[in-house]
Amino acid sequence: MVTLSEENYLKAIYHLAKQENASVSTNAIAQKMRTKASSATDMIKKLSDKGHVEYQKYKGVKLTEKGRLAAVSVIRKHRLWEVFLVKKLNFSWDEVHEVAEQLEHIKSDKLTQQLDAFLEYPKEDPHGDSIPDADGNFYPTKKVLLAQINKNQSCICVGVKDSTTDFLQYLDRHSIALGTKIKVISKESFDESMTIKINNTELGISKEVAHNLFVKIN
Amino acid sequence: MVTLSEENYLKAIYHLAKQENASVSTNAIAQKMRTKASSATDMIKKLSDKGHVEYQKYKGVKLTEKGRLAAVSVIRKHRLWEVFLVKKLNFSWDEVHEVAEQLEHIKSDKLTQQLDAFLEYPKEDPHGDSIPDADGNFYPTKKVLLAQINKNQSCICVGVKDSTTDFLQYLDRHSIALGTKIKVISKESFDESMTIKINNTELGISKEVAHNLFVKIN
DNA sequence: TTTAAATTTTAGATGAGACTAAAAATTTAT
DNA sequence: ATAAATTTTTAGTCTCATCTAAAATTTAAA
Repeated sequence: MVTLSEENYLKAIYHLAKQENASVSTNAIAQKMRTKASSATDMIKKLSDKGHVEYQKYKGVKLTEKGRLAAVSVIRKHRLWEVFLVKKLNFSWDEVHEVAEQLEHIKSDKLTQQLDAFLEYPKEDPHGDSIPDADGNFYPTKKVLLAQINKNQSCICVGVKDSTTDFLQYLDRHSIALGTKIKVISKESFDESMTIKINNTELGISKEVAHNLFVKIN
Repeated sequence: MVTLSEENYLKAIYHLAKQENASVSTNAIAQKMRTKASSATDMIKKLSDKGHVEYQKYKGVKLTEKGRLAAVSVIRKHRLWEVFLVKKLNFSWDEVHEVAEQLEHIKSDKLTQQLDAFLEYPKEDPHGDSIPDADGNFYPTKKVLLAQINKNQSCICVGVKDSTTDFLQYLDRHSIALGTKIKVISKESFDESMTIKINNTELGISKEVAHNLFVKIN
């Protein structure tokens, strides 16, 4: 049996490992969990004892297949619940996370399976992230950086990479929000800037903006 | 903030108090929580410190209004989730309890409110128990003992009072299950026995059976 | 390459929530 | 009304997940 806290650590390790594709450091885990390195070490030992991670002192951890499956199961539930909250209970995108953080820990295979069916087997969550299947397989996500969208292609804003206050205020001033439809009008190759159209208004954006906005095609 | 364990104790106290309508003993709480009296005493002190119960040593506890509202809020969520599981996710009546025990602790007013609306403001759960409103008010339930049903009236089996193995096997042998439609054909006043009809089969049942089966009218 | 800085681990403590064993209070029965 | 039985509380321990402070190890810098 895996405890609530263990599930949260596994999820954190999974997300950190994906970015760096290597072993995850104690400090990185502690930071993500908003706890202290000593606490992370304690938990790492527990996870190691239970066979969820491979651990070598001072060398960080790597998820085992067992640990990966446990983490992915939590992520699957989190994303399914997000779809439920948005599609069925009229939550907006920025309201779902906190509640889904609670719901993701409910233990019932039947519940997850039936929820999936009820939602008609969604492939991605409201943020454009792929929902893994019951066996832990991911389908490729359609979520990309705005910078990767081609000229004349349209897309929908599904999130930001780094959510600094300054950037969020910039988006606000230019009426860019989750769900906003964006069409790429032109791209400058020399500085990677773009001209985009939002609600029939054209807007020039810098490379920095284009690399900090997640969008999904279609 | 009220912890998960505190919520479970408050719920237990609420249910015990309803039956006895008096102060609830430490032992009764311990039994219901499947724990030891000493553990119950510990928790009673915490609940008392937080103003959820009035407590006098050796005299048991009584819920305060604050405690009652906390308990009823959990019960409301439990029953709404049971409706969701049965109506939307095709759970059967005997499968819902365990999952609802987990879901009832999710903290989000918006979630509860939206779930209620999504389910079209149900008045009772699949076991025929009344669902309290957001302010903690109960509407009278339609759930009664089979013994109280009049001749020629029909009802639906929604639960058992004491679920001893012997009794459950008796029900099984006579094809009485949750959801079974029962019509009262005749009642004997001298021994309170009854003749009932189930699936076009008549069956004579004793006073004991009639007083151990919960049904709901209509 | 040796020292300074940063990271990681250990040691010892704390607060929940549970337990056992024993003491204290209340009930019941004689 | 008092002894016996039951209930309830206290005292001390345990595990889980966290903390602080200090020691150990690794990494970076001079």
